[in-house]
Amino acid sequence: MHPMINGATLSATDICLVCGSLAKGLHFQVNSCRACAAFYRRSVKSKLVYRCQRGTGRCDLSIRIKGKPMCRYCRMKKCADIGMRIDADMGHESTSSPPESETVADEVPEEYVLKGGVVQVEGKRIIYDVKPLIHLIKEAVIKNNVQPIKGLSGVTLSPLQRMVHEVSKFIAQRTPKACDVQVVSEMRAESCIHFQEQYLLKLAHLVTSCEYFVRLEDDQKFPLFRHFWGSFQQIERAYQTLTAFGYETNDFRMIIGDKQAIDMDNTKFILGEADSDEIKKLFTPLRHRVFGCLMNPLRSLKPSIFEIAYMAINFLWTCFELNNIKLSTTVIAEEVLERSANELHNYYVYEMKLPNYAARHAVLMRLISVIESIIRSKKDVMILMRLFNILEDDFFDSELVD
Amino acid sequence: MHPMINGATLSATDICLVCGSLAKGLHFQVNSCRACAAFYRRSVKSKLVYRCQRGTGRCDLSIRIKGKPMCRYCRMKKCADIGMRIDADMGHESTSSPPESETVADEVPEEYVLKGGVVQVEGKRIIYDVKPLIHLIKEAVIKNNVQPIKGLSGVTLSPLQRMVHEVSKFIAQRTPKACDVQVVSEMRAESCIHFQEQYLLKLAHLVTSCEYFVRLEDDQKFPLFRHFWGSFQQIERAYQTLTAFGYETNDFRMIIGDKQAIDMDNTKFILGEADSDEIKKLFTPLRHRVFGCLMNPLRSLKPSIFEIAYMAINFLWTCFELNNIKLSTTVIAEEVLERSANELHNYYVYEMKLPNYAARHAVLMRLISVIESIIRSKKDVMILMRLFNILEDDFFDSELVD
DNA sequence: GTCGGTCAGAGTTCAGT
DNA sequence: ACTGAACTCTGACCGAC
Ligand SMILES: [Zn+2]
Ligand SMILES: [Zn+2]
Ligand SMILES: [Zn+2]
Ligand SMILES: [Zn+2]
Repeated sequence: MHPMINGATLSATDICLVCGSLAKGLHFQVNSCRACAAFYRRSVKSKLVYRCQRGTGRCDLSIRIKGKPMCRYCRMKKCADIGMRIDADMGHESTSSPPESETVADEVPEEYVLKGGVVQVEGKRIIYDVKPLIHLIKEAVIKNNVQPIKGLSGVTLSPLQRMVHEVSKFIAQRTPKACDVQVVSEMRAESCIHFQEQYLLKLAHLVTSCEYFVRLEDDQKFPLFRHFWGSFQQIERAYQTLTAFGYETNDFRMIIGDKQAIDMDNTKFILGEADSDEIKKLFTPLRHRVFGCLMNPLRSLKPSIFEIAYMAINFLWTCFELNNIKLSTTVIAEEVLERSANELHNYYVYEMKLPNYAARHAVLMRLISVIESIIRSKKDVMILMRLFNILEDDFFDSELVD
Repeated sequence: MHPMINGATLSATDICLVCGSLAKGLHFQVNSCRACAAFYRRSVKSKLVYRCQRGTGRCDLSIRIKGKPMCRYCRMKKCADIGMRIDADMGHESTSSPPESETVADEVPEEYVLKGGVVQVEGKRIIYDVKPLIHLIKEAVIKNNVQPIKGLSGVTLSPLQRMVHEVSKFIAQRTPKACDVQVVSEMRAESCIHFQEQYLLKLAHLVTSCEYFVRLEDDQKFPLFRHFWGSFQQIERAYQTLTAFGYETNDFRMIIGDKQAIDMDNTKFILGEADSDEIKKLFTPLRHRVFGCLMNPLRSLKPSIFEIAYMAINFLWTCFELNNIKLSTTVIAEEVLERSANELHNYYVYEMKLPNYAARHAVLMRLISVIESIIRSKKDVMILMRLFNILEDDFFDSELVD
């Protein structure tokens, strides 16, 4: 089981399988640097147990910040994973699983069936009738999909706890395995739209699993959802992309479905006569904002699922600037936001052991603001496109966008 | 030259090259005691800048009066001089010359004199040449108006401390006494524009009183200021209005100058032929957002000057989405924002005794986002006005807006 | 060549002022 | 809010085998 990198020149014996730095021979039967070996030895000897500060259990150990040591939990886990054994006769296999909340996979409909939803590429325009989808969403959004948590019947989750649970499920369900993801060279409009349909319907399922959302008056639900989905998708896609391709990469790849990724530099969009390059050009400034103001900050923030869920709560409930929102709704929204912020406080202080979380919280709130601004711009670009008759994408030019 | 302490000969490796006390090996590649090493580490990590109390920069660090700490400037300078380097690649520090304790008490000019700035109302349009103003601002913005704080020489204020100081001054200077304020029934374009000219120039003075802003490259200053002024004015006016009219009221009054207020429902704008009502109508949705999403939340928040200053810091330094901003600027911006958030933490925890401040902080950040969105809309409405030829206000249609 | 022991020198914490 | 003593943690080095 000797991994080979590039076969010849860079011998596998040269890099530390834990941290990626220069290794010097075998340590505890594994290629590793002396530092990692020493770390492993100390940890085992003193029976030290670590906890991942980020709570994800998948820190990237190859990123080293000057003064800071690498995440101990993840380093130890890596040591164990690659087969370091301090004592050959120790029979114990597969010692520790990360102290994460295991993602329970309750039943969520696997694929929604859409009656309409035929995509036609006609001339420069994509003709797609969104009405059936909108109808479906409007119906889906007023359902009640609240499910009790196993082993916790009788207990009502707080809005944020519930969101953490649902977002974990949502993300786990569609987390691509890094090796599975293929960077495609062509992307057809049909695939995009089909992906999007399913995405929106599953998002509707997500929000209707949240008690506070379900309790709203029915006519308030669709406007909230309309405001919610774009922002949520932006952060969720970004999170998945960084998870799949690692936090250290710095390119323009973006995961689209659960198995496909596009590379903004190389993927060609197949959209009938509409010029793929022309479209790309219109989106260039936006793309740079996405990478400069969203992906890069995310890369250094490395948000946990908890924080993603907190952002989701904010996207869903920051409805004060929307039209046709009733006072009763804003009162509930204020309550949800305040409770969630208080829980975030507890999360930071007690779980992340980060009593001075103001800076991190500020970055989070700033990201929320950036994402909402990106969504606005996305809409603007779409309008521009229609104006120039390059492309008509009814998705962004329908009741689905506020 | 062997230093003698208590008559015993000490090897050169035993004394701290900074303070002369007993050293304990190398620290940051220099013989020093742990205390000096810790001091150096803290200072570098927090990027603290000191000032010599005596102004000589030649304090004798070996003379210790118990209880009194040694001169921080000279201690830091010694650390640097003897070659302490926390990180090999940490190069330029430049602050090696003692900042002469100048007591530049150049007062804030009471009123700026503008050569141009003639307002003509010509038909429906307001003809106003902004160029002289822009020129003046561009000059003002690259000046250095940093003033030492009385009685606190030797310490450099943090960006937020400085901002608190400057914002307090700014607000106090133009706080209207509640009884003095008159709700005017007419508002002439000339008065508005004159008020605005003075306001912008004083704001330029404010930002150039902040060390971190002054340290920027000159070509970065105007773009930052351009992004800053609108948002700052929005929050400052709102704050003044609430202070003057009280937090209980719930009307549409808004303080304009330092003695005048307009009542959106009753004040008539005198703008030549341009229909006052027509203009008001265009602004109606915006006005409702200002009152619903800004004034009302502010009313319940009752922000302190410290929090207003924190918002100001955010407006000034959240420049990541701007064009033509250099990487070096964003690096500084990130540092300022992070430091300020950390200080806000301390303020909440130690001064306001509010350890669980997440909710309040979230409201603050959300207000920041609302204000930036209001400013964008303001610009949009102005563009709309020009489109319909109702009013041409070069203020919002010039280099002054990004 | 791999192991454990050792320790200088980093970072971190916290009581004292 | 700073200071500095006491603490933990890291990784380079060295001798043992
Ligand atoms: Zn390693
Ligand atoms: Zn980790
Ligand atoms: Zn010393
Ligand atoms: Zn001195």
